[in-house]
Amino acid sequence: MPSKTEIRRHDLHNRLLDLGEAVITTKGLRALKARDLAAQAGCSVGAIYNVFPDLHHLTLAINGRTFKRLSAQVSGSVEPLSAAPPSERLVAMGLAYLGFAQENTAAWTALFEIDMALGEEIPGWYMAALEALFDHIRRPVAELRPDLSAEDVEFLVRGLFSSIHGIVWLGLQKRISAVPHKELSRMITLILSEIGT
Amino acid sequence: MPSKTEIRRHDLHNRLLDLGEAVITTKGLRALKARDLAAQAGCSVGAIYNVFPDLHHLTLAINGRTFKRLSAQVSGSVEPLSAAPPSERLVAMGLAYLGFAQENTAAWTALFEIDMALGEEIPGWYMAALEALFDHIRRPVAELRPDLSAEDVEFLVRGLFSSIHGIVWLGLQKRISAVPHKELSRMITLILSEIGT
DNA sequence: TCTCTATATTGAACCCCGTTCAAAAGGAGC
DNA sequence: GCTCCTTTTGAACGGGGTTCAATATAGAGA
Repeated sequence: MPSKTEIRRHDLHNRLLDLGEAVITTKGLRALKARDLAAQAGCSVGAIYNVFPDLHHLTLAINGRTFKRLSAQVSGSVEPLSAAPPSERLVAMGLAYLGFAQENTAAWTALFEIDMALGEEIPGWYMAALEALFDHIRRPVAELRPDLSAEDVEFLVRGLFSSIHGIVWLGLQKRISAVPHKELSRMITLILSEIGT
Repeated sequence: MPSKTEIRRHDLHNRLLDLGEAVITTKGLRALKARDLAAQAGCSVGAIYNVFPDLHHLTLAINGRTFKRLSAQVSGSVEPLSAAPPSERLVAMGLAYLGFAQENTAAWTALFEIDMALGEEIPGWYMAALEALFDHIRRPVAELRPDLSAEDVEFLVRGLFSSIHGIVWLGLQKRISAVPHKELSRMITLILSEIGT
């Protein structure tokens, strides 16, 4: 049976997650400020530190939510195509990743901008979330390239994910000047079409 | 004829560039502090702002130097191979990029970590430096894929650069756990070998 | 060489931010 | 209601980029 204190802490935990997620989703990681958060949540600055060890862990938790949404969207795009040829499924995965990143640029950017060096402990679910994405690449690649060793399939899978990620990342960065969706999807399609043809 | 003031400013400009470059090269972008820099350069904090509008512009100038070194290293690796088959030159370019990034991780990371959104003005040479790298990809790709339209060659070129970049970036990030050189070069080789075969 | 004034340099101070911790408030058992 | 222990609070700390009134200096003219 939860005590009053436990309920209050639990409520605040969720409130901070929701408010923080809204900030990161709309304004990006660097817009998340302890004082703003406290003001919005109607609590003191110190209260944040009763519920999370620091802002880093709050952003980690928010990134967890973002990863869930990303996984769901990619799975939702790829799974209906289970009967389609592998090359088509591969391209679908890449375009789904691009789509999520474009529709959720700030939150998606936060997934990779967060400074893991500071936190030291890389949460296991971070890697697990990436692995789940790899699965959507591994299956079509294994079908397309039966000639490759299991090890090389793995390298190709990770290389392809990194390729898709790199195209999207550089394409969405303001610093390199944003690239239109049509061009990015063409790049992804071209690269992924080279596999096993 | 330069006045005493001009000479002093010019000297300080170079000294700050050298000291800043040393910091970014060894400790990374986030280790660059105005007060430390002033102490090392033997000047006041304010003096930095007589020579650069802000630290952002100092890091831009340092990134300029890094880009020069990167270009030189990639060109130096690819140009001796001008007689080699295009696929070999393509792989050589990718591995040269990986090599530079691994030997100069902190400085190379700073090229892409710098916040362009804040500075607004993306220097023209930033894009030009990337274009120079694209050239080393464009030539072999054009030879390997004469079937593609000029436009698609361009998309494939940019896509391939982004792919190489993505593999190196994710591979060198501590956040995703660093990947050994051998594995990264295998990924790059596998991806680039898919082109035009 | 010695003013004198315009220009350049300085660094304490300002503001922002994450985080802390002594003090105040709140909860639970009697 | 009283006591004791736990939780919450928010002013204060430390660190960082940037500013600007005060100080120092350069260079021209006497």
